[in-house]
Amino acid sequence: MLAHYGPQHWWPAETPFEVIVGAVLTQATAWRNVERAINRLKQAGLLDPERLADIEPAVLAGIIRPAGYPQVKASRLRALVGAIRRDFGSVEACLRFEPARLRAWLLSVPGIGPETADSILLYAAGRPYFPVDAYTRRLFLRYGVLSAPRPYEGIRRLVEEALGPDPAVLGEFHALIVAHGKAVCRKRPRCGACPVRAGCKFWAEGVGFEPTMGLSTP
DNA sequence: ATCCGGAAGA
DNA sequence: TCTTCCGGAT
Repeated sequence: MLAHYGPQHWWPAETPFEVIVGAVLTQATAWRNVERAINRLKQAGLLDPERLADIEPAVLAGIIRPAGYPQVKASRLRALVGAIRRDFGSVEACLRFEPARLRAWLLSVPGIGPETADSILLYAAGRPYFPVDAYTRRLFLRYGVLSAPRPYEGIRRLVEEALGPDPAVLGEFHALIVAHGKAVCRKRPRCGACPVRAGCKFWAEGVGFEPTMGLSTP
């Protein structure tokens, strides 16, 4: 995948705080829409923990609208920055916290689930945690890494044990899976364009036929 | 017109 | 386990 897609230079953010905001905004959302929302926050000068903590939730919702679920994400963002300030005083102090305990702390914040927590740990704190998303599950199931669905933690540890604890490696792999999942290994796979089909169980079984398994061709 | 996707709550 | 929250992609 690396050979085909090239380095992804993730996470595309200028500051750790921007990573944190992006991690929340990207929940159930394509990254390109998150970019719009982040840019709007920048324009408004709100990409700052202090300002974000003060802003009216309804106003915040209006600004981040392009990322979807504006009401939900506005309150999640505020809950997170509020909790960071309350428990650590600053984003920097938060991210320096011992990784395993930081993970547990993140999961205790309302609106932060395992994938969001691991994205923050990996891309903002530089800790060796692998975020397991929908693309990862789908790819692993099809490719044959997994023969049946497994719980989040199991998949995360599988990857962390296979790739080792280098955050750069874990981060690159996750980014490549996203690129691959969006472009090729979609819900309806484009196996004809797949750079890794040679090793893929789904393709080998002949299920991965190109055009369609029914009607309608794009 | 349908599909897509994290987290929470029922 | 199913539904809700949403805008944007297809």
